[in-house]
Amino acid sequence: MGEMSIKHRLPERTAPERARYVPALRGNHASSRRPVTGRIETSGFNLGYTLAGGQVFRWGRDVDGWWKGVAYDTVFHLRQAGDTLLYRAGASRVATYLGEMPVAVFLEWYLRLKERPRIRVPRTDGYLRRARDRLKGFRFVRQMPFECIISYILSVQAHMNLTKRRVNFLAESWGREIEFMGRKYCTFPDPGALARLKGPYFRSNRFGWRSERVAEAARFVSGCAGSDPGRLPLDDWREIVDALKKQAGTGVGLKVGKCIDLFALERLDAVPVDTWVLKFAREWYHVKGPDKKVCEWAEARGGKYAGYVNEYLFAYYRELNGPSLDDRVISFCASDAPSAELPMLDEG
DNA sequence: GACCAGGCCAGCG
DNA sequence: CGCTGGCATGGT
Repeated sequence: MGEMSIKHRLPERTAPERARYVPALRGNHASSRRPVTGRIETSGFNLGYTLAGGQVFRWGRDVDGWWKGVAYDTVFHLRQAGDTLLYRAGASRVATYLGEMPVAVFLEWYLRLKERPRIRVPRTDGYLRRARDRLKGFRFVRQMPFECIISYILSVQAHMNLTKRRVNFLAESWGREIEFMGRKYCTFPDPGALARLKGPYFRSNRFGWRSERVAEAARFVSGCAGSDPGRLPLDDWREIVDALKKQAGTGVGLKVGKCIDLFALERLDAVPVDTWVLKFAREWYHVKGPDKKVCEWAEARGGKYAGYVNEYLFAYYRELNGPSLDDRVISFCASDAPSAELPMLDEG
């Protein structure tokens, strides 16, 4: 079994290109100290649904029951026991595009713990009612804009698992190492770091035809974002992404653009239309046509929380018709056990 | 060994 | 505009 998983890993980074880039230290210098631990009381929140929903690529469920991941250059271990969210963090403060926050405040913001997405469910729509009830407690995570941009460009026509591997490959190759509880993690690289890489680099690492697009997008964003992209305000990110959408060749079309809007730019009315959305739109609602038309239909119908409406239906349809998502992250979780056999949440 | 995957894009009508 | 194929790679 061990040899099997090795075979499926991406090749190691090529040494010469690595040597040219030395990541600048930013933010959390305190991360080498002991973990910052605590607990947060929540209500109506479900950590498992939130982190396994398929939005994020750098979180995984480990055999010890903890969700482990890196967000905003900080390592987190999270688990939910009833309505209590337990955390261990690599720093006491976390830098975001809104400024620095104490870790508990950050988690409340990142996971939208206080958000109550109230969607309108037509009395006649049994699918939506069941879908919403099925995913109670799910929240969209506030992803780091640049990480989100690159991740979703890489996600095009690729399974989640492969996308996770590619995203983590970039982090391990070009991010900054963080040690946390005896284990190495990596931050997601800055635009400047990826902007130095060209198409052939990604080609040689088997990114396929996403290669030129990632390179082009990173170069474009790096050119806009300036010297301190970590603190660029949200409005600037919105401008950058809107410009990116108009720039052909960056891999940001309708679907990827909507993913970034929804997952990183606070546009909860955005609906990414993928193959699954096309299917349930056709089968359940008799809406056909090109992606653009289905997107307009879904956004008009869902209103300001159209993104949540879509996510509920997406998850429900996939649960009925598609393969289940693997919620591990290979690089964080050593076990080769199928994720279905990993311990789930500590309820009660 | 087909066939498809959380699309995008250039090249056509 | 809207439609179609080609695109690299890995999984089933």
